[in-house]
Amino acid sequence: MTMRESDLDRVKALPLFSRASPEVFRDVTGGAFLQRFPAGTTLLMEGDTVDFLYVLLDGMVELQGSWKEKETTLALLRPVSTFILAAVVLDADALMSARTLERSEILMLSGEALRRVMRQDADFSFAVAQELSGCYRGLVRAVKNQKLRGGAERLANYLVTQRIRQNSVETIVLPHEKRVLASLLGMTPENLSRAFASLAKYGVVVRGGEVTLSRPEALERLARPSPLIDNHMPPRDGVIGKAESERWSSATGRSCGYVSS
Amino acid sequence: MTMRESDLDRVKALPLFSRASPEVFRDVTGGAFLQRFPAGTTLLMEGDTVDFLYVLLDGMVELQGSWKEKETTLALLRPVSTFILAAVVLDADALMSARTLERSEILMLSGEALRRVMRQDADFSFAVAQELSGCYRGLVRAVKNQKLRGGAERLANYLVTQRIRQNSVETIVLPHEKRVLASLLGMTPENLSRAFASLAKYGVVVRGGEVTLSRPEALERLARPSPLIDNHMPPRDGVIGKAESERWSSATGRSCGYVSS
DNA sequence: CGTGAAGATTGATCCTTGTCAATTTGCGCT
DNA sequence: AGCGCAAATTGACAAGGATCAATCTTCACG
Repeated sequence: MTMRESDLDRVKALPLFSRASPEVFRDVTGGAFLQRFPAGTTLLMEGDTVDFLYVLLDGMVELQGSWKEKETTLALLRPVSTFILAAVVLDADALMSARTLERSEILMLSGEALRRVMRQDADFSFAVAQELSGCYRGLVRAVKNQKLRGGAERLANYLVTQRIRQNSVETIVLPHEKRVLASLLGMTPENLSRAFASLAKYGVVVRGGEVTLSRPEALERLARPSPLIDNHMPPRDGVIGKAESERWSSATGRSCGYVSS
Repeated sequence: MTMRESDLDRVKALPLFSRASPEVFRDVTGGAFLQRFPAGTTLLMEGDTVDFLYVLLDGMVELQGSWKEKETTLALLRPVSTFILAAVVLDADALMSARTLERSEILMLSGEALRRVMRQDADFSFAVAQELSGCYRGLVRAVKNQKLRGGAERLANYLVTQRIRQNSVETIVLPHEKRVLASLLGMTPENLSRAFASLAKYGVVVRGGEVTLSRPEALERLARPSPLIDNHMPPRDGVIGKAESERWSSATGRSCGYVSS
């Protein structure tokens, strides 16, 4: 419930708030509260009305959709990310469920306060619009990925993306269970296993949660990544400074609903 | 190039502008120009930088994405709709191509002017954010539709939605070629044919572009539509008055990127 | 250190979807 | 009316993905 100073700093560093005036920031975070949840907690069910904008400060959350006893993962979030912003802006009910995959720290901002400040402050409203635009584009990528590529191709591109985000190391670490990854990629766990096996001839070796990509060129030739589908975001804390990274950040950066962690 | 008064009225009626002050509206539409395009014109290729916000006033346009000689339809738009709003807000390049399916009238608004006004007018910025939120939610629905349902189920739900939008008549008319519908639903034309055939036992009879739905209850039992996936927007011109329809409109209404016309 | 439960893998089989080829239908045009 | 082209349909086949069952691995916990 009580909030560390450093937590507020990290929220302030979000693209959403980084350009906000101190007053705006105070008004939006005023009635906010921080909560800790164990792994596997459902924060929100699809169809629920949404009263808060959520900000993931630590841990990991999964956004999922369901229909007829089937479930699918729409996005996996890690800190620092906001989620269900669109529902908050429209004061509408949620289209996806949210649950923690690990023990998580989540900041909850009053949706009503957020909308009030938006109507008063054009810069803040603009920042929200930019954030939403980034989320929208993330989903456009997701739809293209799903409709245009087959399972093995989606996995190959996932691996290529992860490699870049993990500083192009040879052995990457899968940031979540394979079952979750399968759901994110739109396939069954069984098929994910087989897809991994089929990538063996491109130098992909799986041992537990570690995946070694010898021959990344070969993998990339198969994956054929496209900047119009895959968001090869540069590694986080390297502070890829200045305006350039700002552009990245506001266009595609740390934020709500993204496919591939 | 020259613009009728009635055209401006229709633009003004968009959720994006309906609450805008006369000055804001003048500033945004100031340098705008109206253009007529024949059917099959590519307005924008994915990857192009986007300088204008497009407003479809008449005709029909298709938004599509491509990868490796494959193409897929992401949305079909009819008047009055805006498109590529997200790219304009971020001043980024387009993630989808846009082409006319029929002879179309399109209004082009300066993206630079739009961003400038957004930074000055909180209400307008808020309206843009609402619009983007609606677009975002449309795409969430699209992803769920694609990942959770099989081909025949997607078609069944498409038909159920169309029936409602066409005032629940018994015989609906498909608003576009079947090949385009197939691409929108994420299948091949051949499979669309077979999917139609498989729905025969639920009272679906196809003759050309007309589809008769005897036994809509049976079809609906199969389709199992969900408000969290399918946007059963009420018929347009009935003027489903006042605040109620405003809610609909701002939450889900006439706007950019939507699955199913 | 074993032991149990959950996750991961593998194989066999079935269903769905894509592909290719051959017609057939529909429709604009002269 | 009839010609011609594009779209739609149909069938045969192949590929991709789902499902079920059995086995193996991993890892937390007693």
